[in-house]
Amino acid sequence: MEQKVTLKKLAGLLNLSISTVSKSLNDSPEISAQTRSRVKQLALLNNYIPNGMAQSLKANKTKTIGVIIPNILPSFFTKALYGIESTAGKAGYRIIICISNESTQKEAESLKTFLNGRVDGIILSLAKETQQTNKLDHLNRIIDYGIPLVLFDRISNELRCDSISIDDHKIAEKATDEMHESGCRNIIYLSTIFDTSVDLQRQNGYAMSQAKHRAKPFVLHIRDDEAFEEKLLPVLAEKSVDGILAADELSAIRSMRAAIKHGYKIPEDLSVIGFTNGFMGEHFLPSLSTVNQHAEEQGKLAVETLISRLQMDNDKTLDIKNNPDPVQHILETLIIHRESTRHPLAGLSR
Amino acid sequence: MEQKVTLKKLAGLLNLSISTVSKSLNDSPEISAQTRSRVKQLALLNNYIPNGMAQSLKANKTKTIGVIIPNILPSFFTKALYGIESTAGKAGYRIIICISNESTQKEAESLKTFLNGRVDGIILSLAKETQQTNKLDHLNRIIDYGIPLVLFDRISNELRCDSISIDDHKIAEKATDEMHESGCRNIIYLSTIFDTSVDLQRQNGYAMSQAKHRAKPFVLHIRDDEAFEEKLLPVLAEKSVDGILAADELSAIRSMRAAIKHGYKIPEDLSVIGFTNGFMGEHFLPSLSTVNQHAEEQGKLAVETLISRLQMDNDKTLDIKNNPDPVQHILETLIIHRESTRHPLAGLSR
DNA sequence: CTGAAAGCGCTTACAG
DNA sequence: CTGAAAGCGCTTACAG
Repeated sequence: MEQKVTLKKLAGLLNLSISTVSKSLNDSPEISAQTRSRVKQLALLNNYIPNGMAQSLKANKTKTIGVIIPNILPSFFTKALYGIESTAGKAGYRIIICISNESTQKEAESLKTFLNGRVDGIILSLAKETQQTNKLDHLNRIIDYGIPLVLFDRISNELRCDSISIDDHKIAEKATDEMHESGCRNIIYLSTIFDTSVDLQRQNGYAMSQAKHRAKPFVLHIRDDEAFEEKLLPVLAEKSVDGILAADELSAIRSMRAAIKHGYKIPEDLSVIGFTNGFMGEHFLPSLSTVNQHAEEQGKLAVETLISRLQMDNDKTLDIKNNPDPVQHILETLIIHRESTRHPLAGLSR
Repeated sequence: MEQKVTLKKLAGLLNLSISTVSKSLNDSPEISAQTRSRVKQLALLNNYIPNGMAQSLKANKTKTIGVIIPNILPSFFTKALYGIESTAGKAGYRIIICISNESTQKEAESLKTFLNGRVDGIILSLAKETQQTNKLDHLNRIIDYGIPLVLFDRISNELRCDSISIDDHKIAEKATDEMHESGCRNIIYLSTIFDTSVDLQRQNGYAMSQAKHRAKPFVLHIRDDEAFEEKLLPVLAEKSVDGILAADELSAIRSMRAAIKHGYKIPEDLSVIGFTNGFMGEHFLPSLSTVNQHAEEQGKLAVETLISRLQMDNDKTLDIKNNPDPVQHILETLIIHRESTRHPLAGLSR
């Protein structure tokens, strides 16, 4: 490990002042073209790399975004993260990621470490616990503190900040409508992520469609620690279920798996629609009809929204108060029709 | 957004010097207990949060780890990332992540941004292109520069740094052996990640087992841009294939899907063993027998290895040269027997 | 026990 | 066109 090369060292080598070297490297017109190129050449030769910490300290910005997601394993979040990383990268931002594991405390801790000036802004999807308890103090603190915050997917209207989401209510209603129209009579709503905002929206959309079709809604919640099949199968039998709207990809797949193992034919006996468009649903047999949650797109938009907010902050350094109001981006979304439903109404299948 | 509170501001409020405030906050025994508590109280009251940038600049360490993975979507990397994040978090480290998208150039660029002093060390799994071309300059530069580097899964023996992996050769041989022992006669090796180190090892292990059983090896490579089924099905027919060792989870699943759709019974007509232990294989019908790649564990070990290396660097500030030699961690691994193979030899099934 | 000073590596008004 | 100086927010020898 050689001694790190700094401006000071270059200056010594060149018999110039640190200021001149710095300005040259930053292509300041103050400095003669000749000096500039002399400096740059030596810098290159010595593999000079500016110290980002020092630059950030001076500029009071870090060009990094803090990202907090509740869980990295579901493909929705994996894909969202991918969208975030690539969009941020292209804009010259790095991302620091924390996983809250659905815990408010971990969420608050991560947020706290972001307060020390290592990030310019924050992108977050709320932990399940946070949505259940609606404890938002730690988030309001961030907002008060003045660090731009963008929520995605699991959002809260009580927080005064930008947000990105899909219209879960509407698309769930549409998905349920479609199952009705394809002949399903007994459609249930199945969720393992209950008490999240998205779950509630989807459930309401489902209920709306059920009402419209004069069908009683039936909601089945299965906790992670419960035996999935043992909970699901009796319901399928007792309710003569012929349609399932599943709030997440994994439970859609597990439903199909359980049903098929017990003699159901999909989609003849049972239609299934899930959420998220991941590999698992795409490659299952039968492949899963699913709501496209636009994971990557949500991530991308979250970054763009955040960055434009950061630029606003730059412009009007002082009169903070007239920052434009928070924007709520709601993405249009579609159902991807595959093999787990009958009569695809739209053309798309695979 | 209120004015940020700094040591200077606290000092002003308390009528003390900045030094004293700093020392108090750091619980220096130099300072009287009374002053210390007075300072801390006020700091708390004012929500003082030390500026991490300034601290890092001073200490010349950032408590953050740079992570580069080739692709975030395969569950192996998702899980590895999870292991990295949680282990790092517990040890008080943050992680900055970059995705190389299997490209050497992107890998090199990301590495370069890590050189600016924002990370203390780096964890990386090599891009496919990097392994294909064996261009390692950008990595050697990091090593020369003195930033600790730990490779995992896709590693290279030509790089003088710590590494974490499983014994791909041995476990692939074992998986093939098991298929032979369960009665398979025509086992092929299928890969979509060819030219990676892990692929080569697995292929060699497979070939070894084939030789042992006096069977001709047959290797099928399918590129991402090729039609999977069209490439696979003729081979299955022509070679009377009754066993597939698939180098990754997705191609194992796609094989099963294609085979089942075309009338094969699994595992009666065709046994399949994959790599990685992800949701997709676990929940497919039939569930996939698979090599446990210990993704999370690899991530965890990578962090631990890196951190212990960082601590060494701390201790002997100067005599760098006698840093202990790189360590190669090779994790013991097992095959998880599920429904896609016959006669599970070990007990485990689900 | 407290404080003045130097310094981490930069940038940028301000002089000359 | 070049440089001395101040400052970003901290920590830590060193004086007193």
